[in-house]
Formats: sequence, C-alpha cells, structure tokens
Amino acid sequence: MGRARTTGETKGAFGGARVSRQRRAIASAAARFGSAFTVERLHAAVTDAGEPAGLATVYRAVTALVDAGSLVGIGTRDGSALYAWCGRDDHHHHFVCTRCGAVRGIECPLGESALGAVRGEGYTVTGHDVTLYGLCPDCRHARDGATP
Amino acid sequence: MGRARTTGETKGAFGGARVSRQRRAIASAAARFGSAFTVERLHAAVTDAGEPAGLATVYRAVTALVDAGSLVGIGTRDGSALYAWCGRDDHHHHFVCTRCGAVRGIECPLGESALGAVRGEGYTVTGHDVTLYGLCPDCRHARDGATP
DNA sequence: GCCCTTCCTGATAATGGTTCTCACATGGCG
DNA sequence: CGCCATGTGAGAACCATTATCAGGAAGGGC
Ligand SMILES: [Mn+2]
Ligand SMILES: [Mn+2]
Ligand SMILES: [Zn+2]
Ligand SMILES: [Zn+2]
Repeated sequence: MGRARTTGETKGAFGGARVSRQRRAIASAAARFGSAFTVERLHAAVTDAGEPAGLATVYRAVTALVDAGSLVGIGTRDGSALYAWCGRDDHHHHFVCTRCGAVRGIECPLGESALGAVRGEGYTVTGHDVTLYGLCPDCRHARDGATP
Repeated sequence: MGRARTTGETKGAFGGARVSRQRRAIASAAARFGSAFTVERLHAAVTDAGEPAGLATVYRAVTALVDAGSLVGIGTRDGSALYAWCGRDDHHHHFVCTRCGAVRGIECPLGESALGAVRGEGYTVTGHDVTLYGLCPDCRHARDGATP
C-alpha cells in the first residue's frame, strides 16, 4: 500500500466509491497530466482519448477523486478551479509553476515552532494550506532566454 | 507610515485610488468586522450603517482594497469569496476560525530551510500562501461545553 | 450467473456569485 | 473654478458549477 494512486490505476483512486468505464478514463487522463488542469481541460483530454464522458460526469468524478485524496485543488485561475494529480498519500504540500502549471510536492514547513505560538494562546489548529508559487526550472530558463 | 490602514481611515486604505463617500463607508464597515466576511455581508453592513451603496460598488471597492493591501482574501465558503481586514503591512499570514470566522495574523513560517530545498533544484519561488484553520479560544470553549 | 439495490451517467436546465454596460455624478488637481 | 479621469448604480450578461431525472450499470450476496 502507499502507491496505488501514483499511476492512475483505479484500484483505490476513488476510495470506496463505485468505478465505471468513464471514471477509469477520467482518472487515467488526470494522472497523465504533469501539471495543474481545469475540469474543462480534463473533459477535453478524456474525450480526445476516445472515451467520451459527459461534463457533469467529469465534475462528479473530480469531486470523488478529491474526496479520495487522489486529486488536490490548487487554487483557481481565471475563475476556474485548478486540480492536480497527487501521487503521495503522506502529508505534504505543493509548488505550482505560474507559467506552465507544473506541480511538485514539497515537505510541510510547519513545525511546532510555528503552530505552538497560536496554540499557546488558546487556539486549536485543525488544518492548514501551504502553496508555493514560482517558476519551474524549464520555465525559468525559457524566461531568461526571452529577456535578452 | 505603517499603521494608516489599521483603523479603516481612508487615508491610504485605497492606495492611490480615488475616495468617495461610499468607499469611506465601505472601508469603515470592513475595518469594523473582527472576522472574515463575504461581499454580500459587507454590502448589508454598509446599508445598515445608513450609507447605502450599490452591490457593484462594494465589489469594486473590495477589489481596490485588496489591490492596496488593506484587505486579504481568505479562501471561499459556500461558493462565496471571504475577505478580512488586514491591519498590518509587514509580511504575515492568517489563522481563520472555521466556526465564527475570526481572523488572527501569524508570522510567516517559511524559512530558508523550506525554500532552499526547491530552490536548490532550479525552482524560483516568487510567492506563497499559508493559512491556518481551526477554532479560536472562544469557539473552542463553546464547542467543549456543547459536547458533554 | 442472477438479483436487487445503490450508485453513476448524461443532456439539459437552473443556480448564483461576480463582472460588464452605460449614462450620470463626483473626486481631486492645476 | 473648470476638466477629465475615475467612481456610481440598476440591471443585464456571464459562466463555472450544480441540480434534475430518467435510464444504465456496478457490485455484494446468494
Ligand atoms: Mn502531491
Ligand atoms: Mn493580516
Ligand atoms: Zn513551468
Ligand atoms: Zn471562533
């Protein structure tokens, strides 16, 4: 156990939810993206792969994949929610390239020193979001070359 | 300089943007909230204060206040964007109470150890989001009492 | 394999937060 | 004072997401 979701195998990608031909194609297409994507783009990818699925079905599959932890929401862009396939099931966060959408897992930077401060004042911390933004190596070089 | 935005004074709350009677009332009402609020709620607060303003005007004022750094977006709730008045202009993040919406500033937990890891692999980090969620002291006690 | 119940599918309509339109008012500077 | 860029407001438009609802399929039990 621990890597069932890495390749998009539908073994446990949907958790306990029911698996259909459409959901298999959707999970497979999502796992093939190497970067963040919108539901609309995922729908197009599934259709292009020759496994048509309704847009509403893709929306519902995405919700199921997020619930199962196979997919993570990575903010929004131009009013559309962005998602990325998540191959790890340990606690971590993500770096997102603002140019190409590439996603990379990062270790959680929150230690006792950060949480202890607010906890000491009577707060209970139940969750947190951490996301880094910037340029991936490829896009950094592309930008350098484009600015002579 | 440094604390013009803490009380909702319209001095620099809108940065270089123009200030009107409506925007004064909107900034004042926003600064009075001790917790996160939606645009709809802010609109209601301004109207209740006897300084009516159109909903579109409130949306535009919120955008201007965010651009000026007086207001910060704190995720979404039930499909509506949440905002909170920000009294500090140094770099920091926020803790949000998931029960009452109370917001509290926290120090940035990202040090060189966290950023250096991805930077060493060729990534350029240009920004980041950090938000803690949980219960404020008041709500923690309220919940304890409600679960006998 | 067969049944049965629960869950998924899909074309479409509906929802609703946010943005746009455009004529009018007003802020702020010279 | 004027001038003009900018803000205002009521309503329409936008559009990502969700609800509908009849039909189909997944999958546990036998
Ligand atoms: Mn991940
Ligand atoms: Mn703040
Ligand atoms: Zn990139
Ligand atoms: Zn609270």
